[in-house]
Amino acid sequence: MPLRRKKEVTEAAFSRREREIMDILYTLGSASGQEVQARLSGEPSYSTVRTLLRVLETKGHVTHTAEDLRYVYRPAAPRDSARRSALNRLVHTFFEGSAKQAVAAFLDPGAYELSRTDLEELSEMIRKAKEEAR
Amino acid sequence: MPLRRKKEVTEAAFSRREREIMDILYTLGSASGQEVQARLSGEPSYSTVRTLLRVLETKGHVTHTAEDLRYVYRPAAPRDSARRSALNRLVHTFFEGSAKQAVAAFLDPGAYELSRTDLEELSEMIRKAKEEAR
DNA sequence: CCAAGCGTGCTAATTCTTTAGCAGATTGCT
DNA sequence: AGCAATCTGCTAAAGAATTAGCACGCTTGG
Repeated sequence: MPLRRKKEVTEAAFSRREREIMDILYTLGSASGQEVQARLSGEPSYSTVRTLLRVLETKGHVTHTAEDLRYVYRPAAPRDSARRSALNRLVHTFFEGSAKQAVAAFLDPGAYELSRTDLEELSEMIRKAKEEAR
Repeated sequence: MPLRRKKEVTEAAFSRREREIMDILYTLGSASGQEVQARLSGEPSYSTVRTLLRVLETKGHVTHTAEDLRYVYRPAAPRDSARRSALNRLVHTFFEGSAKQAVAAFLDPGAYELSRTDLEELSEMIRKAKEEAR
């Protein structure tokens, strides 16, 4: 019988609002209900926002700690790993799985504001990467 | 009166399934209903898939052409621009808006398989970018 | 000390998503 | 010609997401 996977342990299939909230939390690192509310599109009531946060917490995607008399929420998965999987998805969807092409998109003049200094630093990183790859 | 924007022209707020389909279309470039069905998670019926595609088309996110007696679907927005906004979102959410940091994540040894040749090419691109930035 | 302000959980209604059945049209065989 | 396969649009029901009301508790300033 073939491996059947119904639900991954890290089930990363957020609904619209859920994704919106997770993005906010990853952007800010942590946030109170109010902060989340302020950044959500539309103008959901505070009650709505807290329901969403509670649901996300129940599903294990978010944790909270009590600070200054209120809850402060954080993503349960560390930034690094969320980042990693976001990059993977992007590379797969838009760059035929090629990290090189993805990097090239960043370097494309006019696309992003990479200063001279930034470029120097990146050169340096590449030099190091070459050594690693030796 | 302040500018009110309810719906962007390119309203990018896909539902779960919608996003899944858009990703498939961007990955493949174009696809028939069957191809989409084959790649969707779960095992939605063909009927289901076609409903989704039709809805996406109605909303203007997808177009179709008739080829070989069946419809072939494509994203309405060109790859480039979808790519661009995906990159922007990523950079904003996970890299504090810094393209440099994003590129650095790709160069991080062990993260992606960048061959020696890839790295050479990237060096070259950076060199060119530096000239542009002169 | 007590009312206002703010935060919490619970609950339920509405709305959007997702699902698939069904009927008609077209093609390609036999 | 007639049948099977495969496409399409239409339709509707089941399920999930989103929304917000409400009640209760803790702090705090008058």
